[in-house]
Amino acid sequence: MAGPADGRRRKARAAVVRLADVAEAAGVGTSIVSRVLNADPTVSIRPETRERIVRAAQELNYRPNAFARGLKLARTMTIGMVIPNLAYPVNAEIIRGAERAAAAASYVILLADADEFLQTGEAYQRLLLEQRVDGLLIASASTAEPFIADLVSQGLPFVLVNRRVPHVGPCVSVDDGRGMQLAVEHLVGLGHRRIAHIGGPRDADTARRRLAGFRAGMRAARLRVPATYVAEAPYEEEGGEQAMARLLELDPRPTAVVVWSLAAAIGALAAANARGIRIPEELSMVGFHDAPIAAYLHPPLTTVRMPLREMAERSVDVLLGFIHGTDNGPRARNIVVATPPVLIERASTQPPRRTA
Amino acid sequence: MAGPADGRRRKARAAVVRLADVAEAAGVGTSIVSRVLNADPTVSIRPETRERIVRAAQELNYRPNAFARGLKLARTMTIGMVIPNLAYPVNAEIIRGAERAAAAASYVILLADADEFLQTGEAYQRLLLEQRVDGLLIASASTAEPFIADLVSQGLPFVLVNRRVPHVGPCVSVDDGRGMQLAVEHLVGLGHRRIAHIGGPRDADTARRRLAGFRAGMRAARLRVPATYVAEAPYEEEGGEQAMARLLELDPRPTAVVVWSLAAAIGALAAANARGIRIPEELSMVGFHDAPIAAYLHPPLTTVRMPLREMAERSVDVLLGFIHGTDNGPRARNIVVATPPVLIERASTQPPRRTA
DNA sequence: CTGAAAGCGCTTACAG
DNA sequence: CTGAAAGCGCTTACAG
Repeated sequence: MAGPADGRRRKARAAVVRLADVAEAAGVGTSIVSRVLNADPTVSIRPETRERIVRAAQELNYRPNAFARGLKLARTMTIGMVIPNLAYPVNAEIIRGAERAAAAASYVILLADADEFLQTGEAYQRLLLEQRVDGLLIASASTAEPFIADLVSQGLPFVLVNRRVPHVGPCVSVDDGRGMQLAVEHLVGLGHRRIAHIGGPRDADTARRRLAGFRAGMRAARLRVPATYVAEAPYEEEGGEQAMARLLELDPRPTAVVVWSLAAAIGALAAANARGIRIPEELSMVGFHDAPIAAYLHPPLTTVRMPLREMAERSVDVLLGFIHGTDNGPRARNIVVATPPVLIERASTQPPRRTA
Repeated sequence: MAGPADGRRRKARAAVVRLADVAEAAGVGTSIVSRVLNADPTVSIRPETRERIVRAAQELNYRPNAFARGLKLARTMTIGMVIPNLAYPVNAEIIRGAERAAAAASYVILLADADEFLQTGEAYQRLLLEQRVDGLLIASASTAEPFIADLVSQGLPFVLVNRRVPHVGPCVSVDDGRGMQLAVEHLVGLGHRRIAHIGGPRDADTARRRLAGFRAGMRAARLRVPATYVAEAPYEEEGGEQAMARLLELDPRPTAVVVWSLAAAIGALAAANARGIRIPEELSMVGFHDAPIAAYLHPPLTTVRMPLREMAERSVDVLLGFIHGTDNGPRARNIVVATPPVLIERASTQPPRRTA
């Protein structure tokens, strides 16, 4: 079928160089070409022959066909990444980091929307059943235990990114707790004592760890946290807005608030602005995670920058370890990126007013 | 090599069902299984045999191996998408739309960062030379003519998304001009006469079309546009901030401004806020493109919502037309999505003050 | 109505 | 030191 008929049907596709073309150009068989180009250590070859092969490959700009190679090696050289909401800059940064690390190992990243992946199962079929990926990076906060059990039973390597639930599978995360403590320390250093927290949904382990970090920071400063000072923001911007609205009703009102995510902080900012509460004069705010937009909010937002890119790179390394079989140890690994979080001070924090 | 040694090296990978397994289960040869499952119209088969085959495939949860299929058919069932800056919600929406449309045609999307793609050429090698994609969606604003010439000479199908430069290749875009006119009409309707424009870099065709739309809208309202009222914002947020700063120095100052992108509008907002200029009381602002964040800015931003998702879906359709050879007509197509843009009115616009 | 065979482009024992 | 051959999992003329 792949005859002239095909050539006529589409635009003439420029002839693609195959291994055989290189072999012919170098005047050798395809076997040694393959072994030389793949740096097979067991090959012993006359230097001049090797030279001829390498040159021919270079001149023809040869690259092995990924699908042929994948079929033969049962290795696709692609990693699937399950991640929600590309629109959040945080996720964009994770993707970027994963892409870099994958590229360095000559892997390619196939993106799958978390919701679609877990709900419709469409992507599941296309990525897993059609065997398009060698492994999965799962950066979805929502727990999908049955799906993961499925992966385990299939023996498909995977790593949970930005999660920490070791009994479920290997995890790579950042030190959320430390990041939150940093935020609290910053506010305490400015003189705040009535500090509130807008946290995420309880079923997200990141949210739980951040809340724990908040409490730890407050405890270290010997500050009380009234129950009403912890508000839950289930849906990012909108949740942040609603949680903030509740905090602003309180008496005494907190003089500072640390928000569990950037999106929620944007919502919280909107709630304060809408009510004419001046930030930072009347209320200081610290957001979690950094992105360019933080500098352009009103006011520019003080945030905690976490080593997200490094986390993503690390995840790829761990996954590749499983894929290549170099890491066959207990699956229950749990890596926390050691790079410390950094507080980026902008205009949303200042000492509390004397009157407070 | 793919013997027991391999099985031992990795976690035991649950046996994957192959075509041969289905054939065996149905008690037939692999040929008819393939033809039945692919709905080959030339097949004539006893209903009960077909039934057996279909059932077996279903029970075994069979899905053809994408790489084997791709190798045989010289069709990867994947589309490469070259797009810059995932972090911008606009791009995220385009990706989402493309993913949906691709999935509907059982294609998968492989993302490539535009900068990396055009500069290092790394992704170029991996996607094109390794033949991982059947075609390319190029949503990068930066002109990369030599690269595109390369695609043409290779006969690799591609579509420019959100661009309109017909001589270069097939394009799918939205009616930017109309969108801008909508913004102007809205402001004119509120009573504004001194309306300024913050535009994008001149080498981006989207920016040029939006500027033209702005001018057309002003002309239609018989309003003059002083040269100083058109400011260029080359770098999104930062550019928007700087351009706004320049506009605010002007005398007489514009009473309204329409900004060419959402990111630039965020920067422009920051510039106004930083100078204590109250929006919309002292200055009305309309942004271009909509995203959830627009509702949480200070103030919530009036924007023009463009049919981006539809544009993305359309791009996929056009590309698939080329790939499948159904569309072999002149390559110089130029599609503009007809769905009209919509003005989303929020709190950043109001009638100009009497004094102005 | 159905099956055996060739071949997509690779890699890798194996034989010389 | 190098090549011929088998086989990865599919699809598709072709033969029966």
